[in-house]
Amino acid sequence: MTGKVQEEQRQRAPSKRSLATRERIFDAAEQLFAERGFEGASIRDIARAAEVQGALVNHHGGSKEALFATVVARRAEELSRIRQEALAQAKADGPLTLRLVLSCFIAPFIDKTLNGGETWSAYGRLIAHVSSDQRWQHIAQTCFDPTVKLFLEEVATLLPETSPQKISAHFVFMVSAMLSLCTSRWRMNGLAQGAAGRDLTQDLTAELLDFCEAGFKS
Amino acid sequence: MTGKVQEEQRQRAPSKRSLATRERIFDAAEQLFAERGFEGASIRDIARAAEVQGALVNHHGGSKEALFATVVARRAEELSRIRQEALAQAKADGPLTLRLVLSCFIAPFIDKTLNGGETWSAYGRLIAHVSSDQRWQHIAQTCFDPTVKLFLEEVATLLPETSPQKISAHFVFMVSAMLSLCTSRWRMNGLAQGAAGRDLTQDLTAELLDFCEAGFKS
DNA sequence: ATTTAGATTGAACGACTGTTAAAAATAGGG
DNA sequence: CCCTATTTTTAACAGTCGTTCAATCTAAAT
Repeated sequence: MTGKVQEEQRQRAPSKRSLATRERIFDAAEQLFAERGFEGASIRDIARAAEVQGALVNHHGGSKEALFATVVARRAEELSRIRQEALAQAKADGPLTLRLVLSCFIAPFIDKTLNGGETWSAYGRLIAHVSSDQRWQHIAQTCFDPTVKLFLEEVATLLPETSPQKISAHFVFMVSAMLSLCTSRWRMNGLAQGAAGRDLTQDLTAELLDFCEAGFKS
Repeated sequence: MTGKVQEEQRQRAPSKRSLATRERIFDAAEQLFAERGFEGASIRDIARAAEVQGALVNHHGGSKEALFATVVARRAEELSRIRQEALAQAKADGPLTLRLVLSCFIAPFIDKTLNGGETWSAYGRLIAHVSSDQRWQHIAQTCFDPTVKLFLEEVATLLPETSPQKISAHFVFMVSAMLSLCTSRWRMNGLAQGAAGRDLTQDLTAELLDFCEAGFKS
């Protein structure tokens, strides 16, 4: 709520150690916020996981709400950059297709959250919280909506007959389905268990793209 | 975790007043769990909303976890019944189509959560928590998976070429998109705002059905 | 090497947490 | 109406919560 009105000037560069500690705290916060939600993860839990004293979490992250927002924003910039670069590359390579546009949005996210290490995996579940809780609306708006709107415009160009409302709704459907790969894999496995057949965790990206491309074209 | 091994026999019927209080407590718990999640809603918050003393919440609901499970299960039975009746009716009316099967699953939920009063609206968001948090896996399994598996079988019959794994994944995509209508309408509106066009909150059910039917057929 | 900004610790604050026990009020069954 | 099972209140328990403050330690800048 209360962003720093005026960033106080530092008189010294932060030490390597303090920067490492800072990242350790943010990693721990990311993990615990993702697993247990905002109120489910306590500052002391986070401090314990980061192997620091509780007060240090407030020192580096400010209030708990500010810490949450910082942790979400930390990787959002990289994610947005990758997505926009993929879109620019696709545009440069040739005429856009709907599937290509959707892929530029989905593939970077899935690649990171499913194959990008434990912290990115936690980040995926963290974003799911932001996406389904109106209390974090301002975070979603600042961190993700600018990039989303870029993709919405591309989709609108490719589907000129479809109203913006419909496209927005379909896009939220797609984001929800995408995030379900981070939050609800246990559900998929539980529902499919006992049924013979190969595991398709490998091509879940293609699966999701098939589903959403067809959905948008409906 | 610890279900009552042996339901102690009552020696008197519960009074009308106590039953009403019980429902008021469950309604308040439903509302607050939906809004703030499990740890975000305190027993005292719930008691205040239900206009009772805190200890009474434990008296009627048991532990906080048991209360949560009870509140989820309370409407799950009715929802499952409506869904299964709709499916049976559709089967009786004529040959099933994919869209018809999906509609029997989606339409009852949307009708209730979007037009079924404030408590059902909260229930939709509550289920979204259960669906995205592995900690509530046992609740999802007991309350919803039996009915889901019934629908999965119908879909598998209509799509004999598609593997059970794929169908399960698509079904989870669909459920996620469905729940996004309870949790993320603010996101849809925010992304569509500024764009001209009629509001389509009326036919969101049809919108969702179009999207998912096409997705399943991909 | 010295200075001192910044990082880290340890302890404490008041408020709130879930839960329990006993007392008091209510109302079903006779 | 009477008895008492059940509901409801009141009070308290032992912890945990987010946050703050002063003291101590570390290391950047000179």
